[in-house]
Amino acid sequence: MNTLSYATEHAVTAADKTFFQLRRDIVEGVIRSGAKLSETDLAQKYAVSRAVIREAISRLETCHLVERKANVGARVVALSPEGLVELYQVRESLEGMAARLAATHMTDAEIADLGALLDSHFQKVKSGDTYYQEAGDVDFHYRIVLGSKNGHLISMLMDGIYHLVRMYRVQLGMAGPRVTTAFDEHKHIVQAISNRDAELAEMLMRRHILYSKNNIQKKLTPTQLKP
Amino acid sequence: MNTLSYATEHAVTAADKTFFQLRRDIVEGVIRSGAKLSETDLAQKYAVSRAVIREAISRLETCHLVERKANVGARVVALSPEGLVELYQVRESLEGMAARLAATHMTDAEIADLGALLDSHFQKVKSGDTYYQEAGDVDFHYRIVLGSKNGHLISMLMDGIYHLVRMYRVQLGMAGPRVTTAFDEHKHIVQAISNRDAELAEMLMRRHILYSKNNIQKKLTPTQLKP
DNA sequence: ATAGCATTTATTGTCGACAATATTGCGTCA
DNA sequence: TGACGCAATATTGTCGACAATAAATGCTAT
Repeated sequence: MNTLSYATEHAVTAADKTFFQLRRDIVEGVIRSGAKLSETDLAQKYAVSRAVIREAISRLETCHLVERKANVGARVVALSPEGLVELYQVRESLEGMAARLAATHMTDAEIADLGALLDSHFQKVKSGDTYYQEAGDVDFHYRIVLGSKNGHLISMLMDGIYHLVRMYRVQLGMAGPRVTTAFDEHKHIVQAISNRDAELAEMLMRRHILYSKNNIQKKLTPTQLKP
Repeated sequence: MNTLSYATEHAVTAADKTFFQLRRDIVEGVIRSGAKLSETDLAQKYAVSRAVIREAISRLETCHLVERKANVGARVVALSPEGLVELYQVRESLEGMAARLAATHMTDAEIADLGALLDSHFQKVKSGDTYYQEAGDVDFHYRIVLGSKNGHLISMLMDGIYHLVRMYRVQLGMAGPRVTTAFDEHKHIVQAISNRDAELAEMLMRRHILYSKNNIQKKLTPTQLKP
């Protein structure tokens, strides 16, 4: 499995498939940041009609991965240091709330599972498996967001924010020395949730994301962003 | 700017107009909560082709005002006590962050304007103008959200959450005795922003929204929700 | 009479063509 | 030579028709 498939991409219609394909290509940088999305071009390349391309682009707009202007067209969103900051501000806010809610809404079984996940993650980290560092982190956040049991929160993060976050990570070259400290932070968050301490869970999650932002931001020099 | 422009409904295309019209009709309850949105019916009623109806419905879906299932169709979102709670949880989270950011990002001029707005609001409240109670509240929150200078935050609230909030308010019969206390809360928030106290601004805003939720929730008995 | 299946009907998904708008390129004029 | 305006071109917006899928109806068999 080479893609981090957290969301099950169950494509039933052609527009679904095209949307998932386009989203992948944008996040992975196959379609460059800032590039124009010509409907006719894409229709040819993906061998579908313009209608399904328009549908797909429309959904990409919902994720904030592209921006569309009437009678002009759609462009892949531009990455910028300011954009990253704004993104992480929202993430801090929403995931903080998710942790707070998870502390009261997650079942004991779910919390136990989360603890087990963390243990397995710890094993992988010790063995130096860099892939699982990323995957483990994603899984962790995913579970807490789902644990909030709040549909709005879940869809905003899963369908929107996270893809943009991943786009920044991929296109700036991810992987960092923050793994072990991040793991400790995860552990403390789970502990707070396990203690049903909503207040603390939120605070720890917000700090965790703040640190994460600072870490990414450090490698973000304007020259690294290709226009 | 985006196709989903903030507040000002600048419709340039037919799909824009139809989208705004449909959104109004849904929020105001002209189209009942839970109702099915037949593409062919709407195309006839609004005198446009199915393509623009589909486009409009697609945008309504991003606002979370309708839910669509593949090969089945779209329905207006159902209102429920749980939905209201979830909605206000994300509102608390996002607007709290907005207040925090506004405290550092708003200009002195903007803060002064906000203070002036509050004064005028106070005059209207004293004279018992109930319409301005609602409008004033909306204005206040808009300004702070805009003051955050965070595009994601702004679009999430302005294009999404607020319309749903309004839908709940309208369809449950708005207006409450909370006006004067809410006004005091507004005043304290502005004071915190004026002092550039981001931490306090966030906390006060979160409490303000929490109180607001409790107030609405009190009149929300299951029988008031028409299925 | 009812459960299950086939057929019919209605609704959504997809397509290609045309209309409206923006962009580009050229020519003219100061 | 440069700037403005008009024509040519390309791209998006809109439309009606057809295809594919789901819902409704009726038929048959037990």
